Amino acid sequence: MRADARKNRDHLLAIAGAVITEQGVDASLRDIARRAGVGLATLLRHFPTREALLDALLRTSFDELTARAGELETSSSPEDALVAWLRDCVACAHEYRGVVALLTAAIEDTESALHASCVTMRAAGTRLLARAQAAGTARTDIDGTDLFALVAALAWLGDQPSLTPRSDHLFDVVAGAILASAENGDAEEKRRPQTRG
Amino acid sequence: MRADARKNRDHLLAIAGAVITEQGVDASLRDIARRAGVGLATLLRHFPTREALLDALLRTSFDELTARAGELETSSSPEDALVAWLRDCVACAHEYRGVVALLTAAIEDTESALHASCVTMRAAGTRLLARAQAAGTARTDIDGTDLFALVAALAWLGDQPSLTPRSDHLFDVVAGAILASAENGDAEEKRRPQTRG
DNA sequence: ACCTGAACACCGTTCAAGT
DNA sequence: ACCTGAACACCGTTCAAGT
Repeated sequence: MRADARKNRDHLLAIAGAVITEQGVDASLRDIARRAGVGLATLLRHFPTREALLDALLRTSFDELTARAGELETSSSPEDALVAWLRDCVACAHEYRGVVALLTAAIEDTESALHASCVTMRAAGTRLLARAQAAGTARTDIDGTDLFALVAALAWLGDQPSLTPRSDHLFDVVAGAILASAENGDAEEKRRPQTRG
Repeated sequence: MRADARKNRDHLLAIAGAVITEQGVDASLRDIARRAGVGLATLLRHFPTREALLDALLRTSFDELTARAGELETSSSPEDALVAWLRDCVACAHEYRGVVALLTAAIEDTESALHASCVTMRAAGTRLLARAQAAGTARTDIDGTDLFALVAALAWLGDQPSLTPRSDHLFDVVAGAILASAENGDAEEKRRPQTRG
C-alpha cells in the first residue's frame, strides 16, 4: 500500500471510530468521509462495505477476546471462566451501538467481512461452554450457537437506552440460567432466589 | 372524518400491513403510499410518524394481549399464566420485523405513539409476575421492566434470521430462569439439565 | 495506484397550491 | 377538510476523469 493510502486509511479509521462511537453503526459514511477530509469514494475504496469498516474497527477487540478465552481456560474454574468471558463478549459487542445486529447477520453470511470474527468468537465460546459442561457446571442442552445468541441478546439489551440500566442484572439472570442450577454439591457462588417473605 | 379520508386511511393500513410484514418496519413510507395509490404526504397526514402507523397496525394485537392477561389471571396457575402470556408477547412483538426496537424506545418516550401500548403491556406483565412471585413460582429479584426487557430480547432474537431457529429453545431457557428454580416441592413440570453422562 | 466530483436513484420532511 | 406535487436536504452506489 502506498504511503498516502496508508495514511488515509489510518485517519479514516480513527475518525470512523469516533463518529460511530458517537452515533452508532448507522452513522452516515458520507459524514465520516467529510470529517476525515476525503471523498466518500475514498472511504468506500478502503472499506467497500459498512461491515468491512466495522471489522477493521473491531478486529483488535475480537483478537483480544479470543486470546482471553485461551487464558481463562487455564487460569480459572470452568464456571468462572465461562461467565467472565461472556461478560467480556457483551462488553465487546456493546462497543459500537447497533453492531450486534451486524454480528448476528454475519454469523451465517459467509460473504460478510465480519463473518470470520464471529465464527472464531463462537468457537472460543463453545470451548469454554464445553469445559463447563464437562465439569457439570453448565447446562448441557445448549450449544455454542445458543450461547452466541444469548450474548447477542444481552448486548442488544444494553444498546436500548431505556433498558441499559437493567442489562447488568439481566446478564446475571441469564448467566445463572446457563449454569446448571443444582445437582452439584458445591454451592459456594450460587444464590438461588428465596421466595419466603 | 370525511368518508374519502376514512377510505384512504383504511386502505393505507391494509397496504402498510402487507408491506411491513414483507420488508420490516424500516420499509419505505414512500413505497407504501405509492402502492396504496396516494401521495406520500397523504400517508403522513394520517400517520404523522412511523410509530403512529405501527401503533395503528398493532393496536388490535396489543388490546388482545391485555385481555388475554386478564383471562389467564383467573383461568391458569400463576406459573402457567405467566409463561403462556410471555409467549404471546414474544409472538406479538414478532409480528413485524424490527418493531421490538421501536417498542423498547417507546417505553420511556412519552411522546411516542407507541408509548401507551407499551406501558399497558408492561403493567399486565407486572401483574402476572407479581401473582407468580406471590405463589413462590417466580424469582423475586426481577420486576415488570426486567420482564419487558427479557421479552424484548427474546423477540429480537426471533427477528435475527440466523438465530430464529434457536429462539423457541432460548425462550424456554429464559422462562426457566424467570421461574423460581427450586425450593418448592412440586416438580411435575420441571426438567433440570442432568449432567451425568 | 490512488483519489475525486458528479450523476444517480433513493429516503423522509415540509409546505404552498389545488379541489 | 382533505389531498398533492414539488422543493429540500439527506443517503449509499457507481464510474469516468484526474494526478
